[in-house]
Amino acid sequence: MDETPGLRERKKAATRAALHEAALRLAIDQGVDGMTVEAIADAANVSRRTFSNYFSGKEEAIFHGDTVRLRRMLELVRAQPADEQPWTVLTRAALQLAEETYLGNEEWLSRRRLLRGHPSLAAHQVAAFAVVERELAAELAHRLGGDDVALRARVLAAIFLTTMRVAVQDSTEHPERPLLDVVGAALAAAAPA
Amino acid sequence: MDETPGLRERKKAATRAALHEAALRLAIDQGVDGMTVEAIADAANVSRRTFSNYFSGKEEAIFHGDTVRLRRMLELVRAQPADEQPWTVLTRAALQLAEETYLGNEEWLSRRRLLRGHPSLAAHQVAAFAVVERELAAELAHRLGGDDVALRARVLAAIFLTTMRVAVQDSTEHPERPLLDVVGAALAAAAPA
DNA sequence: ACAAAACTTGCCCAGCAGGCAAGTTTGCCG
DNA sequence: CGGCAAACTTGCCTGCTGGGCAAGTTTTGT
Repeated sequence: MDETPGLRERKKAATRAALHEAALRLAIDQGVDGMTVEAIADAANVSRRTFSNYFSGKEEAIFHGDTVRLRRMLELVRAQPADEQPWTVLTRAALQLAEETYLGNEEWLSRRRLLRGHPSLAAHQVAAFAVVERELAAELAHRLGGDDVALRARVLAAIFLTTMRVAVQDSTEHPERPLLDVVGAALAAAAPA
Repeated sequence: MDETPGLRERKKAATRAALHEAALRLAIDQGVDGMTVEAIADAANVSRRTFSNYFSGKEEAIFHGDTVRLRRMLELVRAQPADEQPWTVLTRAALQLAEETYLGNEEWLSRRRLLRGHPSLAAHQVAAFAVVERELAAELAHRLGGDDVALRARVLAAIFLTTMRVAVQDSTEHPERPLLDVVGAALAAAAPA
């Protein structure tokens, strides 16, 4: 694979990340409704119009982190052997991701906590998780046999993603419990027959 | 219980229903982006400002039907004996609701099909389903024993709702297969261990 | 009958998404 | 290296949107 995806791509990624960072920071200390898109763009040294080229709204910018992590999760799933049980594959990917996320960014959960409870955010987070649903389902379909593969793959993908979401949400509400623990318990409760 | 919930409440329900109807109809033949909130309000003989008193946006108006059905589902769950297995309770409620919905409104699926594929709608539908998640979790918590009741109840509620959503979405994409059939298969694939 | 509470409406405003076109940066190939 | 094409940024602009406010209307309880 290409080590450097080209200057253009690197710049885009940097801008996107800067906007995400700014959105998160401003949301935390001015409130989601209290901040304007213009403020986010300014904080990232970019025009308001450019913000719109990257995200379709402030909430999308806020949850860009989740989007990235979910794509990473897709990779982790794809990287696993084709002959494993699907739920095993998903569980491994989830636990590894939880570990990476937590190690790479210890303050992650605490920053999230500051955003908790805002009504419209929950809806957007749910949407962020749903975006990868079809891709994950396609990947799982390869790993399933029997009847109704398409439907069963989709159900499995949806269940898994929703479980991850609940685990993360629950984790922000119970800071004392380690993330890995919550993810593990949630996955155990969700495991299909 | 009160047979007539009062004139005021009846009028409100009628207005809400009229707005929902209008939103659905206009969305189908002008496209979701092609219609304005004002047009919906006009079609329901109500001011644009009043629309905002009922719904926070057009998508919410479009999915009001789903919201109503999900509340009905909560009732169906609550009405069942407390000593049943939670997943059995949910399955029964889902199948009964699918039947009611289909019988009461045969054109339901075909109307939905006309809206399929619009990107932003999917997100709002997911959100509509997530709204009742906490209420359903609270109801299920009563019916669970063991450790971690709160988390497990939440996971169960989320899994169930997401499965229903997938069943409905899949159904709009495969019109030839009976709704009950799809719901049944989806629930079977989702049943926890 | 009448007062309080709830609802509707018009008016208003700041914020927002996204089309368009001119200017700038990057990628690519001879 | 030169230079063209594609991609990206920016400013400008427009119509739509959510929601605060206050005046007018309808429903309710007594």
